[in-house]
Amino acid sequence: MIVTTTLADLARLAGVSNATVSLALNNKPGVSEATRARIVRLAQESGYRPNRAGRALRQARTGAIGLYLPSSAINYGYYTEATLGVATALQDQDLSLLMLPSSHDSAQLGAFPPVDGFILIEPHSDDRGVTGILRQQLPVVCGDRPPPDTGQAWGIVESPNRESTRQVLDRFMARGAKRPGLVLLERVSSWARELEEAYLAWCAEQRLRARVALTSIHYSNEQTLAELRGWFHRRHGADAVLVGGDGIAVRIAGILRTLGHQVGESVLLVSGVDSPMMQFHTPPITAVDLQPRRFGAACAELLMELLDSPRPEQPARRVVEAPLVERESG
Amino acid sequence: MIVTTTLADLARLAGVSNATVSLALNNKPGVSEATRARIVRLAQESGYRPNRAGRALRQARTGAIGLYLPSSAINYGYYTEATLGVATALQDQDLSLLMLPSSHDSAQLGAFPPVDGFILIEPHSDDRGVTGILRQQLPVVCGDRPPPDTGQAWGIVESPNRESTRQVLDRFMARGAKRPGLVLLERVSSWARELEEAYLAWCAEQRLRARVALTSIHYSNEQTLAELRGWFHRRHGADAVLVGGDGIAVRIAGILRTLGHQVGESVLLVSGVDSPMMQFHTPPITAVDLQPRRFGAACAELLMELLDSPRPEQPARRVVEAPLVERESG
DNA sequence: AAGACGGACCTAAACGATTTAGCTGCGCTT
DNA sequence: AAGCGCAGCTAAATCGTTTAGGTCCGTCTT
Repeated sequence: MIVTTTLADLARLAGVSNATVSLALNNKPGVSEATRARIVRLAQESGYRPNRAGRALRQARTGAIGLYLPSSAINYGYYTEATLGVATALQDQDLSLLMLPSSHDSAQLGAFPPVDGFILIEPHSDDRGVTGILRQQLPVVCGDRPPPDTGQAWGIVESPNRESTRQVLDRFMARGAKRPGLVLLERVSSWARELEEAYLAWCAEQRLRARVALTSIHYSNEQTLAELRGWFHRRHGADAVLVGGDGIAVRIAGILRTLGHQVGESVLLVSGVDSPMMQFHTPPITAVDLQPRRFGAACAELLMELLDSPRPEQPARRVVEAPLVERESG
Repeated sequence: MIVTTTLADLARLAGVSNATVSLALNNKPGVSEATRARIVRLAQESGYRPNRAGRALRQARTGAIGLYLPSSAINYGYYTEATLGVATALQDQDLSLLMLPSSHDSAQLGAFPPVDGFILIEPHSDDRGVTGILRQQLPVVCGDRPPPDTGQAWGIVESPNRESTRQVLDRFMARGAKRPGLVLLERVSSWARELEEAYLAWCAEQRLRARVALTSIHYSNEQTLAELRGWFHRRHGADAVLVGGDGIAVRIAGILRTLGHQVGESVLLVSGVDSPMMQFHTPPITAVDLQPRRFGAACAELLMELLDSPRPEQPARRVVEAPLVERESG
């Protein structure tokens, strides 16, 4: 049998009314400092924790935040990390994290469990769940910009994707590469689109020919290779590649190998997403560390701020740094 | 402004009392079939969804399940998948999933948010959060057996690790390997320990010399190589390797390559955990598909059954199949 | 000295669902 | 005709918290 102290218990112990206890513990005015201190001490001693259902019922809030991830887990461990970052940050305010299974099924959209706000990590433009959530009149924070044609978010947490991209490309050039290419897995996330835009802009500035390939996580190696036809020709092929996603980086490395290339020497390779894998690949792969835990925590913190205030005119913005982790591959 | 239908609204619409509506919607006796049907229809039309706080308050339940993951995300995408499996299954019963940030910090243990039960995926024997949760008097389902020395779980969902291991080893033998080895990343999960036990038993049966190496996700390639000293010697080295974790499989493949081996020919390689990575590695890596989504769903389903019944004498057990996905590497 | 004021505290009414005890009316038995 | 049982329903209590609207009492103002 689990015994829990209720607010009424505390009130009895302290010899005051429920109301006073509530005011005292929530740091609201109307209680003398002496009484407040006494109540707070009693609360700590008895291990009082407010009943979330009671509070939720009264406040017409659920005390929960919904987290929505893209259905295709392209970045592997990234989402686990981001999720734990969100969970940790929310815990500090006694909010709970509700995982929303991504559903392209519009029938389910209305069936989202009730929450006080949403966090969308990497919202994809082709995801109906994303538009469904943005349509609701609830606070939403997007980790990575929301697709342009959908509703507006209340807040946006971003990585400096354009800067990271330029940094990679400049590094390629510094290491002697003349013909850098970009390989993408999708064009439905703002992340991927920003990589591409920054890449194209950089190529234009440098008066270099741009080569962008779109492959897919579902392609076989043969299909991917067909997509990259001619890219790795010794004379005029690409001599450096920036790839989106850690899965695809390892794959491209394998393909390069079978073509007789030396990754890190005859062709430079950088992954747009870091992961433990990058570190231990042979050779280790240079990658952009998106810091998923901090990123997730930043989303949660921004949302918690927005929960207590009216919807801002313009989405609130935060940036989480994404340092380039330099390794041998490029 | 969000309008929600309450139970009282339905009662007014149907011209009956709150009690009748509640009884009708929860399929409890005491309501005529005609009335029940009428109420159910009204509920559907008005999109009624019970207020979780109200229900939780009255029933002394929270309506939430806590999910605890190991702090080291060894298996990468595995946990994201498992988490989504859990979330989907819970949603069907209108339960919500609460992510518990793993905390070795014992101070935080008492501060777990209140839930009706826990799911521990891959409980590690060195994780204090795990023991903290098992000590509580709440239903707990472990995905993968709990460590032997901690408290008992109410339910256990397993993969047939021993069988999978034997299947891999038999396959090695059928493909001509004579000196199979096992590489582990840790010995704190039952999964890893069962792989090792099954491997040792198999070697004893076959009168083969056992070689087990313990490496770490934090080791550099040099350290890992030191751990495997002599393993890949041409004449008496291992000619087949079963590795735990997808990260480590790719890494071993890289090491083998630098040693001049042909993965899938001079040395066979199988990963104990499948992932998209395995499919697209060059060469594609044979792997055990632990079916994380189904596994997570099974955990949730088992827990939901246990929630409504008293604690069983012996932990309830479920097994989720783990087919071997045969590819070129071994 | 009357009145205004404000600080500290309390009462009571919500919030929405579930549950229990009890009521009504009908049909049946004796 | 009285009694019983039962189906079908209702009223009211309950869960724990917050908050609007009080009361009381001491102090300050004019």
